[in-house]
Amino acid sequence: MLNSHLYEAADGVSPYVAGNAAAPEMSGDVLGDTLAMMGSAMSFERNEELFAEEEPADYVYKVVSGVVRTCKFLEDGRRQIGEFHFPGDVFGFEPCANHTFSAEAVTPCRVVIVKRAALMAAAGRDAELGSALWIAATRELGRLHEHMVLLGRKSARERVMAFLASAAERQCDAAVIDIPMSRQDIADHLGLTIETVSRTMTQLQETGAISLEGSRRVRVGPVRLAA
Amino acid sequence: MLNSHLYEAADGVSPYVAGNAAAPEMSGDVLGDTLAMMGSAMSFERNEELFAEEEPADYVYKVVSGVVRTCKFLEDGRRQIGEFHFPGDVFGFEPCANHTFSAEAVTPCRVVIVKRAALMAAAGRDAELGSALWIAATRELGRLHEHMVLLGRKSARERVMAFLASAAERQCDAAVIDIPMSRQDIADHLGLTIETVSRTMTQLQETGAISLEGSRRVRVGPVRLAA
DNA sequence: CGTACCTTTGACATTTCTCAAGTCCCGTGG
DNA sequence: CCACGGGACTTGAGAAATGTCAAAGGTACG
Repeated sequence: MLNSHLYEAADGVSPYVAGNAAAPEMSGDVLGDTLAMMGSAMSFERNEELFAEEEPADYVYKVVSGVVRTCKFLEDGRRQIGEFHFPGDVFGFEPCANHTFSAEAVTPCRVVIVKRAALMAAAGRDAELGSALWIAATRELGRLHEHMVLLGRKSARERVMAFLASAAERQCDAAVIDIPMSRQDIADHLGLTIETVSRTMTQLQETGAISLEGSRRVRVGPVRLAA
Repeated sequence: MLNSHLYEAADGVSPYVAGNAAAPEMSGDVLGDTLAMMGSAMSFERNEELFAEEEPADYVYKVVSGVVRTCKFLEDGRRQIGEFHFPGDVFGFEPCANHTFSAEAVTPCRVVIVKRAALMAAAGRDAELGSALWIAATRELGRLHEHMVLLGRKSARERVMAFLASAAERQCDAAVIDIPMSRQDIADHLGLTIETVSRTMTQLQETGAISLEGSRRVRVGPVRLAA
């Protein structure tokens, strides 16, 4: 899998700033550490389902390596990818007993899972953990708000540029960034079609904003990606 | 203001199921009750700003009467309304020191505000309150996920129908529902233009799905709004 | 080396947006 | 009570962006 090793590396330094990906020792990341301590590890193949919508939401997940997408489907198959989760990210927060979205592996991945009830109980005892959970949830609220602006009000070009910019940011603003997901995944995240994503990337290249080095690798040229 | 009394009435029974709107006594709604007890009341005129993006996020808000919109703006003025908040709704959750979105009064409204630090401290002491906060935040996550599907994947017609359906649901599925916000607000919530919202409503009326009784009042006809 | 899947490109259709008038409604003032 | 003014809403015509359908290229893997 082209470049996918970048998302599998658990023992090296992750290219992502997502923080503390797979560190088993204490690292100041209370939530991540707690999950690592309390949780059990699981592995999933590419496109394998971590959990489905409507399934009991008994666990909270933390990505150790690889990339996970969370999605919602309409009856006719239309799909919206809410977020891509990278090493260090925690997801699976639900208010009720069942999941309201599904999660699938974008690349082969490893996650740790923790019983939701146990985590909530621990958060009740440990204020620091409770606060870390709260911050994780409200951060996600902020990301979703931002993404709603993108979906509701931005052009295809702006969406793709925002996507590339966030990918670049996660990769410490490297000159060449790595796109672990398919065009279809990108399209379903940005509310576009696969053809529009492809054409837009080609246009961005033509205008010199980026340079495609294979379909899953992009050089963000001397011209920086504007907001 | 046409029908706006419905959103101002604090002493009568609210037409919304949002729950416990302005009840000053204990009602089983731990979060709402705590806010009512700890908070101070404030009133705002139509279109008045409750808080702006970037402003310090020192308070959490609960709507007592009226309707509030939360929005984000792009530099060129494009606006995305994240949510409309009705009596009983709590909003203003932020992970950091400053607001990442603004809030404005759609109708004249009253809210109670509580110091965020005090609320968080209380949540640390009272597990039930902490849990209520957690549920409120994760519920909102669910609503935003649902709205992202709408923004990313639904047609104008589906968006407007979903909007009307949710308005109807909040009004206990009354036959005639009341729309407190302008077409522009609806458009900015649904990721459409004001003209498309207007045309779509006209079309829904022509196909018999709804019947417009003035622009801020809609009869959801014998034909029910489908999902 | 061939197959299967993913991506790109092309031509055309469709939806939604933009710009520009109208129309309606409601409060104000004569 | 009626005329007036202004904002909100609706409607129309044409433009633009994006989607759809179809086919051709690429690339990885067996």
